[in-house]
Amino acid sequence: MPELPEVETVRRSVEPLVLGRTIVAVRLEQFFRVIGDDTVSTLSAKVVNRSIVAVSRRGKYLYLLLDDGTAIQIHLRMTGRLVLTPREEPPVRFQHLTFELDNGTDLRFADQRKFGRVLHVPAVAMQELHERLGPEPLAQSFSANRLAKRLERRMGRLKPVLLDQSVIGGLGNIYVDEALFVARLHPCRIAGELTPREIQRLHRAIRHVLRQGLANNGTTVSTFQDATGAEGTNAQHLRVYGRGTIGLPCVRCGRPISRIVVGGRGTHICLRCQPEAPPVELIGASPQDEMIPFAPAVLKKSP
DNA sequence: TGTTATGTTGCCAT
DNA sequence: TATGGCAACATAAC
Repeated sequence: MPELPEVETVRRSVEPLVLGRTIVAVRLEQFFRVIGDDTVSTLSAKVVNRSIVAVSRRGKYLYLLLDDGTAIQIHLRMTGRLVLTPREEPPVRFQHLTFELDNGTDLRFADQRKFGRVLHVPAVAMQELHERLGPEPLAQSFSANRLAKRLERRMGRLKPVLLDQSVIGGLGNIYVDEALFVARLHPCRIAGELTPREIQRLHRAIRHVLRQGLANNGTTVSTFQDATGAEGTNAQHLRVYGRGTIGLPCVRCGRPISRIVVGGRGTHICLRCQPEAPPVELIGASPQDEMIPFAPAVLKKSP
């Protein structure tokens, strides 16, 4: 669920509904550890009567910035959800924490698998996180050159390296599979052994699949919704993710997509379009350099 | 009914 | 330091 496009979709849906609002109460419901080492009283002491001055995102982390310079840091992990509803609405399933706002609405955090966290943090913690995470892949400053530097001398396989949040901030399992397919790279290639041309393809592919996910309000595989309950529509545009399990045809060559395990993660690839061996170095352009076209991702539905 | 997989990250061992 | 494996948890699907 929540990779960069999904978290950004949540941010955009939350922001207009909480900006300028003041937190008037905190309620802790099912899973107490959702707020880390705080208790409901220590957390309340820090956030009640504070107002929300901004909603920001870094990688897959969300921040509600408060008027005293501190912040509420939210990570959705696998199944976390933010829900904004009128106070009188009954609790949603797996609801663990509620911030009551001064206009009669609740900002609620729900999480089926209890991996997500909502932590009150000082400004310095935000700074530390910012320094620990890799660059934002959609930022203008994220160039192919910058990507090349991040991959330089890495001896691990490409997919786990791209999932490492200290290499790039915000990529997860779905968008890595999608980007590797578009760039025609096998997930088991050694990250530090890509040619400059391959890095350029990968850079374009990463930005393309993330932008597309964002344009479709995220990928809803099973549970993802934004804060208003809307689901993303990007699932219908996925090229490989989820298609390997049932061997659906590659949108490019028609061969069945395969599902393998790389770094303990389910991985979806086209064995023909994403060759395992690095290309023979050639002078000038070669068919190997072709990127899989962005457009024909959606297969025609059979009548 | 038991086994396996699931979008993430942090901790531990090598 | 870099890399790989697994646990944290609840549920659905096979």
